[in-house]
Amino acid sequence: MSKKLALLQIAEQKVRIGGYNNFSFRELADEIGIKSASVHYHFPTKADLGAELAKNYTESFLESLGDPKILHQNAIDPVKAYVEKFKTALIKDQKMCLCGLLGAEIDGLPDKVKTETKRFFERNINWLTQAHIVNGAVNNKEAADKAIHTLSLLEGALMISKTLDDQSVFESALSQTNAF
Amino acid sequence: MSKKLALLQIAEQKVRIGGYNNFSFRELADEIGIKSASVHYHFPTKADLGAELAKNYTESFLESLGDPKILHQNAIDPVKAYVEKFKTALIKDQKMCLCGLLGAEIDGLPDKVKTETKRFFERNINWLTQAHIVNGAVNNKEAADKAIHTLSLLEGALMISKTLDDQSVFESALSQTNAF
DNA sequence: GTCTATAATTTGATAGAC
DNA sequence: GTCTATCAAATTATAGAC
Repeated sequence: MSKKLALLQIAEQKVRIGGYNNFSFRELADEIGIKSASVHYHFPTKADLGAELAKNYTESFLESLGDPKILHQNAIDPVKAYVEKFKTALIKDQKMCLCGLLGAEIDGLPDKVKTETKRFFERNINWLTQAHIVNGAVNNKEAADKAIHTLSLLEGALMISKTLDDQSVFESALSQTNAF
Repeated sequence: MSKKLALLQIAEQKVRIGGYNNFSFRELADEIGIKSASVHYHFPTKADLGAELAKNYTESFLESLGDPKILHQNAIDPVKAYVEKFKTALIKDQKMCLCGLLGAEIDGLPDKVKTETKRFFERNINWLTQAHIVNGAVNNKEAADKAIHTLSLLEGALMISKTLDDQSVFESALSQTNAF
């Protein structure tokens, strides 16, 4: 694995714990055995690193899900598959959604990072809209509303479940929706 | 207003923008015209200030709502009243819920702040459970589940709506729930 | 790609005077 | 309650050698 990728992976863990300010170039450098000045070779500024982090997270997140239409053709409920990704964050990773955390502190972020964080939500709402369409939403407006509902509920439930350190909170939140 | 209170109010604004790391004692001191050393007289450490911030926020939030039973007796839907508080954060304050942001970065917070942040969610879930009971939930378990659902949806919708800088996102998220 | 060296700034915190 | 003075540490970033 390239050192650049290693730096991004360590940064992701730290940001998913405490936000954009929860990592420094020196910490990242120490963990892979280089000097902080060398990190600047890979990422000119911290904002560049943050933006690339959010962009990679978004792409890897959506790529691992695949196309909602294809999932549906393979008899997989795409919305349920999406919910499972958040359960993984809660139970296996025991971490927030990277962009859920960055979104919460959006007005405190450098512009580059802000832009990529917004893009995460635009692209995820789009994905979930397609998912609700193949799941039989009565029209595109309802599908889009259901997409926003689904994503809001998942981000909120993940945050509260993690905060209270209680996985059943996540289940309770989802038990009361009829959107999926 | 006491200087201590003024410090807390300025800190609240900053934390609601960028999280716990988004304020320093010097910044707070500058804004009310004292020196950073004097801030330590009111709050020995930054964690003390953060904990008091979260505690005050919780108490003032719930106090401004009142008792769900009393609201119901006065023909006010307590859940709808609760939703309005989040709309105020989104539209008037244009800020995140303080504890929504602190909850997202819970594992990066000092213990004192963590404890008070958890308490916000415990007390708000309790309040909303009472609200769903007076609104006719079939039993206490359903009321508690609806409470968690309501709070998750509101925190998530607030975060995404703010991130995308689009109030209609908040409305869309809420349009797809049958819990209130 | 990585290093040394260094700069400029910020940060949380303390000691002790007033 | 607030100040001056001070500290040790951390942070982002750059210049220039290897």
